[in-house]
Amino acid sequence: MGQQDEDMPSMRSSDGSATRSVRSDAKRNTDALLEAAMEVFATRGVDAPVREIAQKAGVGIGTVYRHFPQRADLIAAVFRREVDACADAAAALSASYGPADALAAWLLRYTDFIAAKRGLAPALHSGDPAYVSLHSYFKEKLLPVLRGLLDAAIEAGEVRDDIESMELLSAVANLCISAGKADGAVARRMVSLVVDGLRYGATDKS
Amino acid sequence: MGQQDEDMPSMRSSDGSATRSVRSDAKRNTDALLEAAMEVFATRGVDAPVREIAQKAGVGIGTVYRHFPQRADLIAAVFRREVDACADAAAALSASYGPADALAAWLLRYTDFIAAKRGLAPALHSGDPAYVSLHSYFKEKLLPVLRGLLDAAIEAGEVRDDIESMELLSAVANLCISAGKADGAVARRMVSLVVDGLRYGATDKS
DNA sequence: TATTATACGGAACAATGTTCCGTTTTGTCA
DNA sequence: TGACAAAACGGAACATTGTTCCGTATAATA
Repeated sequence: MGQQDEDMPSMRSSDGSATRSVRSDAKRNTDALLEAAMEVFATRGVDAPVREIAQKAGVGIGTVYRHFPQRADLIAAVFRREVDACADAAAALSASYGPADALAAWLLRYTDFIAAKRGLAPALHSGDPAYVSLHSYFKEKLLPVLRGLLDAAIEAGEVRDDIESMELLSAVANLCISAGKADGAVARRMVSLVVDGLRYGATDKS
Repeated sequence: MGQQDEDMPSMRSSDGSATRSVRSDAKRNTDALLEAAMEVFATRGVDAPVREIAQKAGVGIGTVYRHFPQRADLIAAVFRREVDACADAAAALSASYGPADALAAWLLRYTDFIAAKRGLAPALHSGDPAYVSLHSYFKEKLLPVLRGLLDAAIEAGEVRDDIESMELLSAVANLCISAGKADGAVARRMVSLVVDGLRYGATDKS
């Protein structure tokens, strides 16, 4: 679903048949849609009606569904970059802090990301089949990152070793659901509580 | 919203005007609805369509809305007893365990309740205005209970003192969202993590 | 039994996701 | 450049679901 072969006119696909380039209006519209969706999601949350996004982008509903077969695909496209950025943040944190602190810092970074998107967290774990693709993307990108941080902290004996990274990733996302008020301060506080819980286990047995 | 004056024919309201008793068919239908809703919620979650519940109860949609003006009122009615039972459980736990352990045990009891109801937790904190009454009921019943347990544990110096009980109540409910699989074992594990986080704070400063 | 407040049922309305298809636009090639 | 076909467009139309409305049926009372 990611980056298709943009622009270059007249390409040839691997089997030799002629392939037309992406039409200019198509590119223009997808861009407008992503822009509009980003704004709308930021203000009204990810549950905003598709029609509203289409209107803001100056585009028909049919066009939305041509580019994003399901609501969730649009959401995924909008957040893909931010997910990537969140994943990338781990490296810098690992370099600057000790294992457990890096883990804690990254979880808060992740928290801020999720908390800022009204409705994202509920959607992620709604179990709704429409959101599986979005969930997959999060998992695929962020799980390895968290696993790396967690393993390092465990290895260093700074946190307990009986928690699955997938469970932790889900749990933190879930904790962010109540965000929105107080700029996510509540979410941060709760996530910190969980992190301390991880540490508690370590002090208990190391 | 609670227990209306059931059965007794021909009562008189406080201002002296004659009042007819609750009609037998009305009572029969509300009972059938509650029964049907309980089953449907258990199998398909609280997001099940109202029509399905109405049909299962052998009743028209209009009748559902006559007795429960909003979806959430029906949900609230179905879960009221269980909420009450959960609240009542605190006393016994306080008598049997030390403050922190009682707190931990009650939170797990609460976890089991929420986790067993597919979709309840998301609904509780969706912010959806339709669910405010349900949320109010939970808050009204369970918040004082949790506050009592938490304060006792804080007083005993067994847990940290910088967490609001309301936040904790919400957080635990949110953590249960991912339940359903593995009979809520994941939810219990995550809640335990939070409880340990509470303890960590105490060991940190006491 | 007659009367009337109460309750019933379901058609109808509104909001929203999604599909379908006739029309328009764009890129290519003679 | 001009014609043609593939691709994209727009929005009407359909499906689902919460909620309202109101004409009809029923139970309680006199």
